[in-house]
Amino acid sequence: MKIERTDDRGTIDRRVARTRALLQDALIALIPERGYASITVEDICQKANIGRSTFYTHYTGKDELRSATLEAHLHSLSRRVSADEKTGNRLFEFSLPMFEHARAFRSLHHALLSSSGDTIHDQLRERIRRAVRTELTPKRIGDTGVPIEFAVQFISGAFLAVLAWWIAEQSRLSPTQIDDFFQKMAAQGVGLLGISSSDIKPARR
Amino acid sequence: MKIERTDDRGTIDRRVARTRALLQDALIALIPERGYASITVEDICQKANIGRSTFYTHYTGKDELRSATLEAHLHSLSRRVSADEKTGNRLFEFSLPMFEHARAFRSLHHALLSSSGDTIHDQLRERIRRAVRTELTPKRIGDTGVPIEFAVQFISGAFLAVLAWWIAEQSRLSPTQIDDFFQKMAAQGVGLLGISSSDIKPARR
DNA sequence: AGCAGTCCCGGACACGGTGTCCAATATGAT
DNA sequence: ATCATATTGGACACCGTGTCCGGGACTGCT
Repeated sequence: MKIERTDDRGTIDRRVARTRALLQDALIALIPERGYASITVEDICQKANIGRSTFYTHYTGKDELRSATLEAHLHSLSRRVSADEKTGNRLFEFSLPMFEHARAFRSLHHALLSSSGDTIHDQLRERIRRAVRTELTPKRIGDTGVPIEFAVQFISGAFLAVLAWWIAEQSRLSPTQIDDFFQKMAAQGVGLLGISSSDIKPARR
Repeated sequence: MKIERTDDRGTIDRRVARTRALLQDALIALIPERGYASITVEDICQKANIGRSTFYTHYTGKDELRSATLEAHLHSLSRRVSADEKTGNRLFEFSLPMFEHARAFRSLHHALLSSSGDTIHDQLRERIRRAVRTELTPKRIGDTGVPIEFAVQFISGAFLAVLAWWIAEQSRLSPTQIDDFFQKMAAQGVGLLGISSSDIKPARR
């Protein structure tokens, strides 16, 4: 099923690595230009100077290339996160490294987040959800009746939206600033903004 | 550009209305079965018992049909929201009507939210963002430095994620319950869950 | 340097979906 | 009943996909 193309010792042929890198770069470069949907395999190959038949020996199609690209960078990111000390005394530790990575690979994130194709968003979203869930689960829940999964969806949805916005808007704020805002708002909600709780009234009926 | 097909007095031919309704229903019915991406115009027409050439007299393609479907229901929803009293003393008034509508038209929302094609999510998201923005803008902002637009992205992202999750998960909770959770968490963040603020520490470095 | 194994190329092919056109027919509006 | 307009199905060219193959180029190993 999966194309690995490694030899007995797990090393990868230089040509293979070169080809894949070229294809991934070409896709990332193309997405901002024309939008993911309208890009064809032909386009990618032309940009990458790769034969179309070669493309299909590596990927089954456009979607798999996109997915593999995301996966590759997510992997390098997770190495980066676990390299940092996991203190465990701070909420949402994935946040800052993610923002930093997003800034470092801005064009990549911009390309992937803006083009919300069927699978790609789910792929990223599931990763984020997992991270949030593991951070939230061990915490004690009060008597509010809010299900854990609700909170997980709430926080991860907010995170992704903020990330996409920050990346799209030229990222004028620094990663630490964005992280700071996110942490505070995740912890305190709009109450943080100084909106008095008297604004919050029970719904009609 | 836009196909209107209304007569001088603005009335719509019954045949047109019938055809469009059939096509929209067919699409909604088809999405859960096979996923939006793999559906062809031919499929839709077959399900709707409509000639393929007729399809193209109404819509330029699959995407426009999907977009028009969303727009139509969003329109009926907004009529519903404005019918309710706009008290203005409650945050995020769009929330409850939206949850109620989502439950009433569950299959529709499920179909549209799950298949996050390129444009559809943006379309819905922009609507939500607008609603949040108008509610947040007039409020006073404290000295936290959090930009309004950040808060808008945060809240609308959280809302959409929660909505999609709730719809996908059989909607076991009632609209009022979900709305209640959303309102509380939007107002107070995870602090609501009884997570002590001592868990929130400044980031390393 | 030489060899074997692997990869890349490019051209060809069948296939399926798209979007457009038209003349014939059916159906709603008045 | 008559007219205007919608629908129909079939035909058409076009484009992107996915697959195959033989010739040539490159890599890794000795």
